[in-house]
Amino acid sequence: METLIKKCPECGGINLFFNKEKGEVICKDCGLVIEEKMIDFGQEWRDFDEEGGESRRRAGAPSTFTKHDQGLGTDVGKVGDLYSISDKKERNKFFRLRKWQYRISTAIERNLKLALSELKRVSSYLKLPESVEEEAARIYTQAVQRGLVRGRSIESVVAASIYLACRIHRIPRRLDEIVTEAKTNRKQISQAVRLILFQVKVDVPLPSANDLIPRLSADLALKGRTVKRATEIIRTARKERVTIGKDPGGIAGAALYIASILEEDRRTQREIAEVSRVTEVTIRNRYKELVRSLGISFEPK
DNA sequence: CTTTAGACGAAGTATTA
DNA sequence: TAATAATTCGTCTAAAG
Repeated sequence: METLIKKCPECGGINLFFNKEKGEVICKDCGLVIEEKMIDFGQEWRDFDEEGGESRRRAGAPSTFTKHDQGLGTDVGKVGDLYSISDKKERNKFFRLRKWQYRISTAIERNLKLALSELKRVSSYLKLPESVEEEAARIYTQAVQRGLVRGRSIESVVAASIYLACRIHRIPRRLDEIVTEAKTNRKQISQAVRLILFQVKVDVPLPSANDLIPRLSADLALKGRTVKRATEIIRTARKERVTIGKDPGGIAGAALYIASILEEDRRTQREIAEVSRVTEVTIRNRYKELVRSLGISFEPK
């Protein structure tokens, strides 16, 4: 699915991944898109602002998420069809319905236009790959259609959409990183995250320690074997169910610590704690826990 | 002097009543 | 809203290297 290619021109990281589905080469360390749009299966979000009128409906939610009664593209009959209805009252009723639908959908589109420019702004600051930006736009659209933005700031829902999109695409971005770019506070954003998680779609993978490994190990300049070892440790740890409810950063850091000792590529707890954004204490607790529950022996010192 | 281990309470979070 | 349970953090002490 994902294959290693070369070096990142931006940060020099070696963790480049080719995402066939999106046709992109992404640096997992800094999130930079090196090559993009080799193939494009995505929805046409990019030209949203330039396009007008009916043609926008092309950019509706992908069919997998679309419910026939909730999409923007739902019409109350065509104008031509209405004239074939003989009853005058019935006909007027349909016209009224069309009118309402027009009002609702233009309101949504106005909101969307505003939101998407904010989305573009934030995601470019964060150097997020386009696939994530598109995902965020999809999520936001769903949120608007379900009226989740009412009573909330557009910015907070946009930020939440971006955060969730990052998680879906397994690109490690902490909520704080998004908070610094967004124009709202953390509380509002996490509220919106919860709301979307609950109301909109649910296919958001839990944050996994494995996703952090590339970024962290690049910062630590670890050997390939060490990285691989750490990945294996996390895999078995997850199988043993000892990772649930724990900070992924702590798990990832602990796995890297163990791996670095096992592969004679040693780093101190302090070094690892720094890049993992957890404290040495947490690294210690997690790694003790892992050693115990996975039965890892510590001969080579 | 540096790294690691472990204990304690404080602080923020999620769940429940 | 308040109480609870689990988790991480900061700090301190101590041992090992």
